[in-house]
Amino acid sequence: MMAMVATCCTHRHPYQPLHRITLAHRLRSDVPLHCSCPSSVRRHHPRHGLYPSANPAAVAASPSLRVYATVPVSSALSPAAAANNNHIIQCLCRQGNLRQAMKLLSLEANPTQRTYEALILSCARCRGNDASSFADTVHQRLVDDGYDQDPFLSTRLIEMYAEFGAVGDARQVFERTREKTVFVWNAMLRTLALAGAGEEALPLLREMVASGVSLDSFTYSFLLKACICVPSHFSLAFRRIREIHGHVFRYGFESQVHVATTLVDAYAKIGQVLYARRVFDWMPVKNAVSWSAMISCFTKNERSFEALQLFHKMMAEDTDQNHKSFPNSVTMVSVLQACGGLSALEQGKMVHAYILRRGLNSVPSVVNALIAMYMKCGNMESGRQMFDSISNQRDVVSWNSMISGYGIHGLGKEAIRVFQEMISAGIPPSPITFVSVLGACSHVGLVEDGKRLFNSMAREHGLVPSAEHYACMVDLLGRAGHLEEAGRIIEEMRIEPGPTVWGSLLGACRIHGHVELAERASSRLFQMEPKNAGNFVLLADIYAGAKMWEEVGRVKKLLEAQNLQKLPGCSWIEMKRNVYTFLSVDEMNPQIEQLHALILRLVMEMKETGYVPETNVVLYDLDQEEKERILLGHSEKLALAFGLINSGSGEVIRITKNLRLCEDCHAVTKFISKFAKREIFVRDVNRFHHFREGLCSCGDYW
DNA sequence: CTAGGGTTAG
Repeated sequence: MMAMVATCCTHRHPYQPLHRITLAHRLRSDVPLHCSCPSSVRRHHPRHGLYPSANPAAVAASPSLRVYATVPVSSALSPAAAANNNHIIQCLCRQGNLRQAMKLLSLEANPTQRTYEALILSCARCRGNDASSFADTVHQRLVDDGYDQDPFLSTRLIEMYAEFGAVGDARQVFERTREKTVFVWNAMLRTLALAGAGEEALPLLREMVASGVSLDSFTYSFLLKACICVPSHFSLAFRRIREIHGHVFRYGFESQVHVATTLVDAYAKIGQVLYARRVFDWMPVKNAVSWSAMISCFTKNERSFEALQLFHKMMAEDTDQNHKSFPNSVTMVSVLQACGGLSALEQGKMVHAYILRRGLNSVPSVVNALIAMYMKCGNMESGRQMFDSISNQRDVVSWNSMISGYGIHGLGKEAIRVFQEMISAGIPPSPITFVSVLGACSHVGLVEDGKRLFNSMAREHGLVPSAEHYACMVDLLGRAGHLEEAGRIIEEMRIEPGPTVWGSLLGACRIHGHVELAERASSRLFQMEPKNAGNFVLLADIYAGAKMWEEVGRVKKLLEAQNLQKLPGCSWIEMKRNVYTFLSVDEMNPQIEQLHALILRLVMEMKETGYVPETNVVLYDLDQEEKERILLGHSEKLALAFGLINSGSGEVIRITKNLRLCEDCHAVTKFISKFAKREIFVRDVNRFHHFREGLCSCGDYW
């Protein structure tokens, strides 16, 4: 017997009952819209109802809604058809034919609540310039017809204005609605969260409580969203989230999956990993979304290792009783990010295999994440292969991933070529495209190309350069030694140079040992980011390079006075499908003596060929021997020694580091690549270093 | 009638 599959009579795909379609589905143009077949078909064609899709003849013979919807407006106006006008307007709206629907509305005497709902939804979905004028017309007409006190339609209107980002209009509707149901309140809160007006959410909540409406789980979700949409004040957001968390707990909403997941995400977004973890661990019921939220919390907070650990735990839970915890495409995107973050190619390949097994390999976001993962793991061939395999469905993210991927490998010309190919393919570049391509130029000193691309932003692509783009230019020029020109760019900027811009300049000063300019840049940076230890360390680094030890001490006192800590150096290496972590000066490591011995032996050999340790990168005013000892403890050297000991002689070694690779480690790794005949990939925060036969792919320019 | 996680850069 053929399976009975209910299909939509208009579109002939399996339908979703109307009440299951969320607003998000309705508003997203890429999601096929399902017409409300069960209700409308039953109502208007009682004899037909649902039919099995297995019978094509029946499908073809059956009247479809499209027949109604394409009735020309003039004939729809005949008295016989007039009764159907409401239905026709609704159909036109569902088909996105708002213009026709509006025409009919002007002639229809009695639009119903359902008709207004359809019109509002259609306006919200419409992306054209007409949308807001249509919206105003609908709104006005609705008021004239006395529907403005209908809380259901008020909710819809508020949601529509939220979609336009028109908080004021939403607020007006909200204020004028006398009977404020919990839906009305929630819609208003959601609007504030969406518009980034989180500040107004708490006062609104107080009003809501005062009005006597009882809060529901949706209220808490929107409230939490509102708290994290004000990015500048993490500590304030933290206090607020904890306060809301307290309420959630007190009123027993913590056990609700949606609320708890939003809490996890809220803590994640402000960097409070421990709090997120605590909520997650206490969740009585977890599903794929909660797991994904926690995994992405780890990746987003530079704790990819824990993200992978959690993913493995998630798969272990993936049993018959727990089928709701199946990893899905969103999970995979975060997991792939984690693999990329650690340059864990073997892990990445395993995840890729899992993706194929689960049939998630055709989801665009997953493919894009795969491209980025392979590029970040140093496997450009596989990245390119993935990119080529979607030649018909590349979006701006796919292109950006390739461009930045080539960039971090130091293949600037290749990155520019891909960029041009993208333009020829008619894909409009995004601001991120330019950050990527300018970054690619910067890595290899393609100054002229970079300037040309920067100028083309506004001229050819209608994009206004942001502070990030200026920072790219300052980096490009500064690195290449054009410090004065970099400084001029900052002076001539039309927008306020943010910390990224000054940071780039400071970085350039470090490379070229420009103390005076560094002092200027850092004083601006200290004002803007008083708590960013990295800036202080960079300045101290520059002083150390100039052997100005008193100044080094002064900067370090500044750090200590504020109780700020230098971000500890940390390296990862993947060996036999395991990821190992090394910290700088890693006394706890069980193999530490063996590792030190190996490094020491290699360094001795190197000294015979003329190597001199780069002790200037050590920020302590110690004697030479002590400095050299500190250099030996750098995390990347430990990881490298571990890799040499624990792998076969021909194997490629891949290491990732959380900071910039230091000069000494760079020199040592070059030597080892030749001496031990090893190919060694090291990815630092900025880019790849591919060591082979005593040379590095960066050409010592990094 | 409403809700939760994700893709590129720095």
